[in-house]
Amino acid sequence: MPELPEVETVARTLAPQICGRRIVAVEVLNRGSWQGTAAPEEVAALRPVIRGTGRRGKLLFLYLSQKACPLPPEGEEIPVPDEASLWPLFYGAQGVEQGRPPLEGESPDEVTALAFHLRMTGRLFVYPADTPAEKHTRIILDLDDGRRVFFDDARKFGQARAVSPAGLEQWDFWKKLGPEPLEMTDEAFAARFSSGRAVKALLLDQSVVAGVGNIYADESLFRAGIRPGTPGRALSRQRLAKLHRALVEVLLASIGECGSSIRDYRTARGDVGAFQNRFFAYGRAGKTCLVCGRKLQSGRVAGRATAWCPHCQKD
DNA sequence: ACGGATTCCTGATGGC
DNA sequence: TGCCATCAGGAATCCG
Repeated sequence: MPELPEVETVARTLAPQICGRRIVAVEVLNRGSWQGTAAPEEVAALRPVIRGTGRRGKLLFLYLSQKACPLPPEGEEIPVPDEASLWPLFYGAQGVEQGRPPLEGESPDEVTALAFHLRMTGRLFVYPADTPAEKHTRIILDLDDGRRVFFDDARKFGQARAVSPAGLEQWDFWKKLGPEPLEMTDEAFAARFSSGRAVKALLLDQSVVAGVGNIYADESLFRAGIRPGTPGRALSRQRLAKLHRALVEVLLASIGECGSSIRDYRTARGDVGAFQNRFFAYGRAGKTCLVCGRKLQSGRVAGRATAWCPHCQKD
């Protein structure tokens, strides 16, 4: 299921394929997959240029413009810098261009981006001209060179919407979205965990911190030595700082391996990620702890399947 | 107001 | 082999 590292990878692998191209048609094959107030026909009528791609939390953005912009060099990969302070990145035709492009436009109603939430099974691929829709294709963006961007989503939970400054103000999810884990200080992170809710429930809450899902919640808690059910406010500043550092470490390591492919997730080039081979906790309930050799415990925390080591992780 | 439970959806999986 | 029940999961919504 695409979380922060997977969405970042999709943004990075999508950009060289579509930057500089105009969207000339938007086909919505499943009504529920398109949200928001701006209609798909409205976007198509603008014939917008895709300036670049990026991410905020688990939201994937295609940044749009009315002005032409250059095409990327043929067949070149976008290098990814190591500095955590640069995230989230903006991937444009020339590679990594800036920290984060503005979503503001000339007017409040100007459509300045398409936002995709992939949820569990959403995928974005670029196909040659005339490729017909597949069984799970929900939205197709036709580009000016004939190629087609497919939004495939088996479970129909994913969604796309056209974003304008005025539209953003009416989008609850966007307004409540918490800060990026890669942009916060340890202190700012710790300050958001003063609730009595389970620390895992807080990690999964997008208004507390943006981009974490079940995989990176379990993995960061394991690496920080914290049991998932522990109330946030029972944890010391030091342990929360350790959790923040573990989270950043695991997110960056996963981005470095193009994310985790459990079942459906693929990059925008159709490749699987490799970080699923580095899991210590997620999906390993009942198996042997890779650190101490004891059996990993399983349970449900915050309504999610959860695995942890009763020896390596403490309340 | 807060937080836990339920709901949406469909493919994969396991038991009989 | 085939069928049915169960599970997975993010976030909106329902409910106590």
